[in-house]
Amino acid sequence: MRGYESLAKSFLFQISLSSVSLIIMKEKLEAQIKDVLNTLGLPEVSFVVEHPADLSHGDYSTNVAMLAGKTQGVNPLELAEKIAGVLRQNQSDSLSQIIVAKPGFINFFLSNKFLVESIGGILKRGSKFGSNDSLAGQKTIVEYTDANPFKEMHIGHLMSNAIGESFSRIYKWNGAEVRNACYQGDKGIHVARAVAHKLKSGIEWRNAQDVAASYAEGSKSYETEEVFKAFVVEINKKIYDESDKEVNEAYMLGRKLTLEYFEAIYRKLDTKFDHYFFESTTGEFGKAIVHDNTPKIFEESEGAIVYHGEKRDPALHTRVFINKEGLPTYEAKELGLAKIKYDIYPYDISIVVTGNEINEYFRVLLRAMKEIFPELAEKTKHISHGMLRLPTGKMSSRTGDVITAEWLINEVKSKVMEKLQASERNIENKDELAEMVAVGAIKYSILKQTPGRDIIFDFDKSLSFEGDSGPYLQYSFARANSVLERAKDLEAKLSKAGDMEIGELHRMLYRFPEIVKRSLLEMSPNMIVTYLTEIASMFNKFYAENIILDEKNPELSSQRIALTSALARVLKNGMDILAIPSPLKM
RNA sequence: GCCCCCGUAGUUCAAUGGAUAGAACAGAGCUCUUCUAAGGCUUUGAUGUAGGUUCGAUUCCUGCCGGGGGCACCA
Repeated sequence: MRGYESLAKSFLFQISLSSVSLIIMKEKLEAQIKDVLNTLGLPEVSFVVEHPADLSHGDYSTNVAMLAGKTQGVNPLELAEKIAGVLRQNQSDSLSQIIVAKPGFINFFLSNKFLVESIGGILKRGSKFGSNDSLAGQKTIVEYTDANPFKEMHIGHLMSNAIGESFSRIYKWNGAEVRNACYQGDKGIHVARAVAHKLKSGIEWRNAQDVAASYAEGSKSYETEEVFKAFVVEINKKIYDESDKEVNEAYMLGRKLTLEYFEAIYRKLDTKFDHYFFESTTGEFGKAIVHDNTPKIFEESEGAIVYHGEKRDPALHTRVFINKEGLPTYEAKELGLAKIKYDIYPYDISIVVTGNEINEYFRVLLRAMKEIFPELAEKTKHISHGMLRLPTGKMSSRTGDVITAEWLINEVKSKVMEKLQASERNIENKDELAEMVAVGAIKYSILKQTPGRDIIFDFDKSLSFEGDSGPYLQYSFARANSVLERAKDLEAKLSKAGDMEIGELHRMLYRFPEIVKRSLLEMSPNMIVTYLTEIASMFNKFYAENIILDEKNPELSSQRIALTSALARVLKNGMDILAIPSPLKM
């Protein structure tokens, strides 16, 4: 089964874990440096403790002397020596040396004792390694994906989903209580187009694709045929007032088919929503809120009710909240949604993931919310993802030039299948594996870059199975696991850990908890992606250069097995945060 | 015109104001009689432009050039 888990136990058996500290080393050092500043009577400066890019500069490094030296008018190099001197007096056995370098850096080298124990610590913490409780008790709600019934789920939704899902998990790993929410436009003119097309053409809806096709056809006719357009308006009214049996039935059927279809895709993406919010309810609610605050906050203008953002902040502009038909716009709905969410789940943090084309709207919206529900506005964070552009240009739903989520997953899956069929490896369920690899490849390509930026989506390049890619992580994990699987037979031969061989992997694996924290602070899942890719690469190099299972050298083997086991653990936990599937074999 | 976001190797992306700007793909050349070659090794190659702040700038500020988005009833 899970080789790396059973081995974790046997390894733990052998080394004493007297003091495997769960406190992150970085924070320890920061606290110590602050103390030294006090001791030396130096003012507080906003120094950093970071990992030097080059391991030869140490495991940690601080710029404190250069900053403090400047405010004091002292030579930074001399000050660094002075600070380092005090630090050395209380040097714990976690550190082997503290060295002062060039302009005034103080570099810290971790001791072998610390590094060896960190491996044990990883195995001991297991599936919890990397998590922390810094957000304990914080109720968090994350809204993402937001696919609309009656329409296709396209690759834009896939982006929102990948990013939102990872944020949801990042919050969880940092101790927050998290609920996932999905917001859906279940009523409106787009729905009426689909229903009108069905009624006009008499077409049968057997599945979500049929419904989406009606939407596409209905949209075309809506723009070209006046008669049809009038029909859509009529249907739209009937959908709202539920006065027509035939319309009701078609509406309910279309809604059911698409929502069920979405759920099937969410399962593939490993997403579970706790709450579903629908435009039909948020709209009414938002409208009432806007009316309650007119003319105090909102103003009537040309028959509509608007918010004059530019009067508050020159970077903002005027937006319509209720149009002249008396219908709430996106802004009013979102306002209502914020309150509805809070009433259901009194959150401390509310994350809303959307495409970046609505960034400007959201800023205005948040400014308005600040006047009505200041405490909610304070808690709301908008995270936007970029757009997925094709090398040839933009996607357009009008021309039918959309790439659907399902099509993309299947397309990638079939490519993976080709590779699997060609390989001689013995895999039981190739179809299941192919899907895991496909989903991993897609998610990786979205999460590897800073959220908010566009992705130029080149099919061959964006979804390569080589180099920096989802399959690379998965392959490394499967490979490690394969070694550990074989290592089971060696278990009995393991002896006490002697002098450890320490490599770059040892110097990287203990950092994972820091990465989890930073990915939250900087709102960047891509930091986890980069880190995992780095350690996977180190492992593959280690694997190529060393024989892990060497019967002639059981002592060394035991160390390497422990290291491999810890690597597998960190890869697994990291992929879990990203919601990238981690097959044991591939 | 005004407001936001963004310009890093040929390409796609990294880099909490720090040390020699990292990867991957593409190109050239190696590597399975050892545990998974979806791997590993070697090699070419980049901060749009002009200033400023700083001990130190891809990062902060200003101008310019280039790309994207937004600027009243679609989300």
